[in-house]
Amino acid sequence: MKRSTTNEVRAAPAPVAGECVCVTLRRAARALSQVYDEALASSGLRITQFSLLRGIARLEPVSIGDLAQMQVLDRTTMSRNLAPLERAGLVRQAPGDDRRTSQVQVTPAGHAAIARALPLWRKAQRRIRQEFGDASLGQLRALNAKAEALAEQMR
Amino acid sequence: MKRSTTNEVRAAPAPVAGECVCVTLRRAARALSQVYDEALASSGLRITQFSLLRGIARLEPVSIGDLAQMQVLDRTTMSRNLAPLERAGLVRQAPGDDRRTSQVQVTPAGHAAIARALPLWRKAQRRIRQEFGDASLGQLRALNAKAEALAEQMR
DNA sequence: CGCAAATAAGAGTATATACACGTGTATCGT
DNA sequence: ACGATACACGTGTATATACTCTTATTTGCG
Repeated sequence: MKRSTTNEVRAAPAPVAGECVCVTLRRAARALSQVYDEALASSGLRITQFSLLRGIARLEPVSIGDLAQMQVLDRTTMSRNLAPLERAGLVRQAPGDDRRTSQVQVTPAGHAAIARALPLWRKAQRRIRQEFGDASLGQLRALNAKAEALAEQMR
Repeated sequence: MKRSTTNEVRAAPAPVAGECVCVTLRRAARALSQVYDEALASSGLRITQFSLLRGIARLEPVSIGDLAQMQVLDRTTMSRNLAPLERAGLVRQAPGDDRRTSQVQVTPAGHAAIARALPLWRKAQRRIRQEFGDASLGQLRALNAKAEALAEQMR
């Protein structure tokens, strides 16, 4: 509903053949993130935060490293991504038995936030699934798997 | 070749049915960006910078707003993305006739950087095209178009 | 002409992402 | 038991992204 800081937004450019696959993928991710963020706006969560919160709820108590694995994210990125959730009181960290680790848990407020956001997410997800279609989503999953496999080869 | 700050990286998790489309798309974008970044590493450019630099070369002299349009990026994001290129001496800004605008140009060093990076990009692009296949890439473009259309509806 | 509305951009703030480096803790081999 | 190694995490730095607010300019209207 807002967007683009005062200046007007015009129509998207015509698709250029031979475009960089990576750039197209990044653009799509940006656009779709805005759609989901907008859908979740009234919950106070972004799609990244919502999915992270849900992931924690599924595994809690869970270490930061394991969370990073779950999301295929760098460990340090996961640390940073936890910070806003923690500041908002939605998650909590406590030292684990292995005192190198930090066990992350969802607080009651965090569970409430999930409950508040879930129907909003479901609605957006339903809409996107219909809009894109199962074939397209299947291709997306396959593409994601291949991209992750290629990225992993480098590590 | 590096990656994940000391801690080990394990295998990717099993695909979960009913996964968030947006999260999958973001993951794929992260992974593929790493593949392209790695391919371009010796050029000193990241894929984002390379594609921006090429875009400027195609349109120069060009305003920041027009560049933002081209990449379907927020205007302020484009301003920030120009900063590293400018600091590296690859692009230059000069006031336009309309003195509200800033006309961006590629410097000789910038053109040299493009020339250096182009074969690396082509190689990565070829590889990805083969790996993913034309059908998958067609679906990706269609998905991108739909996502952008949905995002635009909100603006 | 003069001023209000529109436009282009910068600065401030915040999140998302990753790499290099450093620190504390566990483990394992001898 | 001890020391080398592996491991989990935090911090510093940098890029990518977007929103809000502010400023400088242009344009359009009366």
